[in-house]
Amino acid sequence: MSCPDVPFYTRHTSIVARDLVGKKLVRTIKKDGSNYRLAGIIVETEAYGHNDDAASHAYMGITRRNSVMFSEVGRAYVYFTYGNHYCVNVSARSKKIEAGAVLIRGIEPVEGIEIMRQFRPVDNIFSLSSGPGKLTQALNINSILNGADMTDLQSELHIESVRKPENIVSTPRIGITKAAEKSWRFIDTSSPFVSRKLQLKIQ
DNA sequence: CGCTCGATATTCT
DNA sequence: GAATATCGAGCGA
Repeated sequence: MSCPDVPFYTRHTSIVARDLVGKKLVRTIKKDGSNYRLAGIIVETEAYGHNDDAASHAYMGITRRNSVMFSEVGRAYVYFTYGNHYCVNVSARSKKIEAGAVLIRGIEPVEGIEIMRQFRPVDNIFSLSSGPGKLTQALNINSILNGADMTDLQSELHIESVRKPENIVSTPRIGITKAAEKSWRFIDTSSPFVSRKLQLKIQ
């Protein structure tokens, strides 16, 4: 097993976002004295940029919240939003850009599903991790993990390479008003574990 | 099914 | 004060 490395994340975030679809998001966790692996295949992502992207948290420059977007690439950027939910990103950027990240919007649960259900008790498996706020709850991701190294197999939160991407299309991003014309959302059309029922708009 | 709306922390104006 | 990279309950068709 291997992890996407620093060069993988040292590219334009729209490229990284596309290539993260099909990889595995892994959360290792200690619970009741035992170690567990919670994991899912990434099926939906969004790219965020820097000065070029008015919808990005990094658009206005560095702040305490977004500092991970300006740090080493391949790190977890976890933030709290709407007073209710966490969202998890991976920092990434091409060489001439100073900041960026890829938001993970949906995963298909494959390991530790029963533990996920303890963190997020829902009957419908399609609602367990099909959304940015849902998957952070199911994997018990919070601001403690902000800055975690996603390129390290030993990290509590990391990404593993498992298969080649397939059936990926791009669409406009969800829930933003600025820079809405950018098609920087990437989804695996063969997966039913995608939030908001596809909103395809294939061009 | 689809739409509206409340919850409610953090950041920015 | 207003806006926000969200979610789920409640309502009507």
